[in-house]
Amino acid sequence: MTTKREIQLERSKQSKHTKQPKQSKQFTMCQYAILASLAQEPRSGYDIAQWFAFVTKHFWSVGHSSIYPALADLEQRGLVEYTEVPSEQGPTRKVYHLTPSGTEMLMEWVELPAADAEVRDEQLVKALCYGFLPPERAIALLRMARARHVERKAHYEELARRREEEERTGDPHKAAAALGQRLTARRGVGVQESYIAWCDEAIAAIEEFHAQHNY
Amino acid sequence: MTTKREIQLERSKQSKHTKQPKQSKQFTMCQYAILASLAQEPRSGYDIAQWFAFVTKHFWSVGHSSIYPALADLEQRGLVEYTEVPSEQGPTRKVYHLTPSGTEMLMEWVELPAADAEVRDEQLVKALCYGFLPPERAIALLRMARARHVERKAHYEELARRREEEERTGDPHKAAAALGQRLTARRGVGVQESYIAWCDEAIAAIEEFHAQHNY
DNA sequence: AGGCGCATGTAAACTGTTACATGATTCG
DNA sequence: CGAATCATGTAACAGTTTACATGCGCCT
Repeated sequence: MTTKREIQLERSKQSKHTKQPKQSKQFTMCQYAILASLAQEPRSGYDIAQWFAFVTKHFWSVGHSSIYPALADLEQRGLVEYTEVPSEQGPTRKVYHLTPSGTEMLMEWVELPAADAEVRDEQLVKALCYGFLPPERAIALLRMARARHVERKAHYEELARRREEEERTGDPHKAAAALGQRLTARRGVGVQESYIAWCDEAIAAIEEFHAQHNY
Repeated sequence: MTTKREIQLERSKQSKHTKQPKQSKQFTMCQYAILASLAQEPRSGYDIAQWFAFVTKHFWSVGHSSIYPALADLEQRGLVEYTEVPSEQGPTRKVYHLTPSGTEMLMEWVELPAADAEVRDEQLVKALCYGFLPPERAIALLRMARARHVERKAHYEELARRREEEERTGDPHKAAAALGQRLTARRGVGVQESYIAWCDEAIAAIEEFHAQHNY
């Protein structure tokens, strides 16, 4: 009876009408990430998985079981193609590369403003409760976290150094790809540095808090 | 025929045998986050959703449709209880608070070392391709991103300031809760600061790159 | 002989989002 | 009168992870 309800009913009818022309689904973020990976250089599904795990883990990572179906879909839509290359170990590799329309689609997407980053950081959920923990326990946990981030910082610094070298090769495509990768590696360094600084700040804050509350 | 296969078959048999005693599922991260939220102060499902959206968005966030079933499950297991409080607007609020066993379970979990943070940052996937974009386009995109992070930095600074004040109240529980929240707000500030610094670095790197490649 | 890294894929299970569903009160 | 906020919940859907499945070659 209410107008609100009528609007909702109207909407549902419309959506049913417009359902049919919508056959081909949109691309997933995962697929754009794969295109971006292939824009750097041709790679197999296995290579992409390794690259996600070792190079882009601080901002993007999916397992191989998401990559293989995504590649198959991109291939069907003509955005990537592959050449079979025999491997010394294991089955023949399918080395994928971007097609012109794949490059076009990727660059169109790259020019769009990015959505907000999504973060799930268990450490900070726990940090919410560090005020309730005996200070030495909380500090011990923060020191462990700090050590992990120091290690990772070194990893991204190493990556950034390598890409910077690659930028000075003659090939303009390789240089442009290396620039992009260097930027993300530098972000990795920054993320780890700011986390290390936070651990130090948190340790100091907890010490100060307990010094003041039971002097 | 292979021994490997036999091991796998063995394993699958074992898992079938041990399946039955496993009746009650483990808690999800989401549920621990809700417990951590309630450790700060009693809240309704709606409150928790608001709090996730405005206070913990930089490290944890789920929609209300995940929160209500999670709360119902926690209640059934005796980790939280609620009291119905009439609201001026809308249905009666169910204000949840931790039970002693809920507090215990939370603190046990908090003392465990945290898993790695999971991040999905579209911006950095796009940054991988910024070497292929005309420099002024890439720089324009980075400037937009920078502006967003400047805004957010101010938001977390404001939150940190408020919690710091709360730490100086007489109530020791409130003060301890405020400490935890201040730590996470400070992390928010650090995250935004390092992102702003990265945007500046990236803009400079792109300018330099193009100056050198077509001088 | 067995474990590990390479290499590809599929299926079930889990987790979370979007949309659906309802309804009171306040404000313009 | 409609939009927005408060307030609770469910159902369908999407995306990912874990486990399943297979098999070669190298190393110990």
